[in-house]
Amino acid sequence: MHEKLLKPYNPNETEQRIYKKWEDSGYFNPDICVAKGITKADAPHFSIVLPPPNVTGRLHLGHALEHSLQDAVVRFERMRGRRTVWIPGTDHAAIATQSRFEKELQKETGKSRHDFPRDEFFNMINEFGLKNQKDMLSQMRLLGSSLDWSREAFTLDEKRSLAVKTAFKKMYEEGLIYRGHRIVNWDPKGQTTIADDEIVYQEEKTTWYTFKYGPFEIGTTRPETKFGDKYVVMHPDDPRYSKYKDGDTFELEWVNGKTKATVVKDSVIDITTGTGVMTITPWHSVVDFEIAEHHKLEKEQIIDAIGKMMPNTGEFAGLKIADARKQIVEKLRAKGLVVKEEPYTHNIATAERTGGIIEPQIKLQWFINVNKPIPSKGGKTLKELMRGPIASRQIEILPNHFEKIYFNWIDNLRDWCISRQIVYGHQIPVWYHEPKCTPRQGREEDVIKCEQVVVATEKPKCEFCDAGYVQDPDTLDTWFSSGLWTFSTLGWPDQTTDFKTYHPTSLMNPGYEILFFWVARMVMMSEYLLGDIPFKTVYLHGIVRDSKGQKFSKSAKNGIEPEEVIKQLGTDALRMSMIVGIGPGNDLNFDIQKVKAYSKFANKLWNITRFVLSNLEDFDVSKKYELTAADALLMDENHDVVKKITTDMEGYKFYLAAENLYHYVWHTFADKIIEEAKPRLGQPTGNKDKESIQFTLLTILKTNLRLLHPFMPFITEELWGIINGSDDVKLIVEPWPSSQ
RNA sequence: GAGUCCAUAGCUCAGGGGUAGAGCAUUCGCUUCACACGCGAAGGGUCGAUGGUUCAAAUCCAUCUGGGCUCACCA
Repeated sequence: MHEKLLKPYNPNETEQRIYKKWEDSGYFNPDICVAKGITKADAPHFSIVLPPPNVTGRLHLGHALEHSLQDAVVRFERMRGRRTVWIPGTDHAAIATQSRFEKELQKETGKSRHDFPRDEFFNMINEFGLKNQKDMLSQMRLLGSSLDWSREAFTLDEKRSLAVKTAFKKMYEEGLIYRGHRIVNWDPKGQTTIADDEIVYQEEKTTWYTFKYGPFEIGTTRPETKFGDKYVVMHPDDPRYSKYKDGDTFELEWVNGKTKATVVKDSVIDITTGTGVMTITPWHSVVDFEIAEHHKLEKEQIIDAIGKMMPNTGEFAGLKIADARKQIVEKLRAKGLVVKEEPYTHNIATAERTGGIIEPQIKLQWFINVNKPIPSKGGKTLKELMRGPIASRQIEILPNHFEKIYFNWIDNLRDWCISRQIVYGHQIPVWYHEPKCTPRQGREEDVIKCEQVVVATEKPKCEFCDAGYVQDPDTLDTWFSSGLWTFSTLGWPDQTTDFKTYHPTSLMNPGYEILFFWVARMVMMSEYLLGDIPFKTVYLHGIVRDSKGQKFSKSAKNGIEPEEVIKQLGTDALRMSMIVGIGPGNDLNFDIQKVKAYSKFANKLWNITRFVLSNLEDFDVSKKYELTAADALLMDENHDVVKKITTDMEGYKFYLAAENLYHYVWHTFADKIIEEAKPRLGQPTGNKDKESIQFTLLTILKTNLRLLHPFMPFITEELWGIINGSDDVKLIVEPWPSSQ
């Protein structure tokens, strides 16, 4: 009897020791597996790139869920002989990291970004990110993840930066990236543009004002924007206003005196809302902007970048929005132009990261055109490139119904604003000639050839003068670099062996909440840049909530640290609790009771092994034994389990495989097979019936340790070593039981 | 408002045209020499409502009710 088995199982000591051995063995790296003859060089590949966690803090239970799933499939594929790689990495997460850092900086020193030069500030944020990164990488080891550390990547490291610049340049040159004045979501608090999907809507109780506007009555919740409104818009089919024609003008008394207004007819107007008439403020409303663009109307800025009234608002200049609103209503009331004031509830847009109220603004920004036919793609648009491989099932999304949600999103997609006015991130690789080109002697003729704007991966030099180029100060939306993740991690734009061997990747395992942010963009980038899919299967996981179904949040103080759980009950138990019973796309209500149940299972497994080994002391493992008919039947049943588990694993039904294994090991193997074996084991040494059951027990135990390894890697590896009397880690590369 | 998913035991959820399943929880009995982190047993559901298809519906279809999620928008 092995001395370790005399003591209860100690997950903490075991897990740390085993992980170190795995890492030292090199088995996480497929090249080493091939070199050692464990994996055939020409074996089919299986590759996953880890969804890179943001370097904003530490790993939480959601990451534990992600790692449990991915490590299970990676270990399964490695054991069944695939050339398997799982690439680790982290995401610089631009706005998220910068705003987290700024908050801490403000709290600790009272300083803001304006107190530092750009480079210095960038470095400060980067240091903060890298410190978090270090913690996160060691947490990943704690989770037992068999990641190939030799291939670790960061979305902001040198190789990934080259990928970003290369991608940008290609898209720019093909006219897919453009700079333009467009209405954007401006966050006055964060002083940056944010993407549509970074907006959070919040309910607000406000007042619905009805004003007299010439012969019309208009409704609004935002009187302060109504200043320069000189277009009044109504539906062309609205019978109430049929006597007014498109283009009619009229004089009226308005906020700052007499003004002239023009009638515009547009069918986007909802006849049933308010009076069916509205005035438009194109500079500060997406809908209004689109109407103005459509009818080629003038646009005027009313509110500045920090949320105050512009000089052209006369006496209201410099007022904050809320104050201006009150005073303007006062003034209109005095003029007798206020018809009605009613309470009204609506949703206002706020910035997810800073909480600032979004003020739409027209800004010069960089965009990706999703509707432009691309010559090199047979005239397809980026939208179509995103849609194609999902529609054709070249990429399968699990659960399938998310495909419909994905299509619905794509159909409503607008051009993607990719510039951000923050320092942390990939600076846009566009260079402006500054100041104007003053050519050197004798080159005067050439100046017309001088490029004023250059898109390049390196800082360009002007051929004709001594002036330099200045880089665009904006940085890219973090999802731009994330979109390249499946191949930037494999060495692209270089045509590396890794890239050729492992792309397209086999599986992607993100949370469903980033299906659009990320999955869609990976499909877009990969289809556009490589003409290939980024992955074959997307297995979406849900959100981890607390046991009552509440989201984890700082304010609710219901956060649970994965490390605490691991310390208390072990990684294997945590991993099982994250897998059993959780189908793809399902949220998980985390309950420590469930983890406890699987820690008991670990103990059960430990004791099963102890029992079996203690009954094998007079048994020669090297000999071949003849099985009784009953035992042959037990072996067949176990083989059925192998078949079922294998099928479930292949179909990404980990939640069923793990549960079935648990059930078989405990309630069939332990409760029935072992219990019924007891009298037979009491027979004398060498008895044929005893030998048959000894052989059967050992074989079933070893088979099930292999089956359980993907889910509970530590304890199974430890027991495998004990059974085989070896201190080496071997189970991780042991062949998966044959299901033939 | 549009899209989408869900409604099954106290809780969390699998399953899915032919006598209702798991885990946890509950109750009772057991210190039986692998394991009390255990063993044995028990209770508990007309599978959201109504209608339809069918020999047969929890399962398929329709409608409804309630809830979740995503997107859009409220001028």
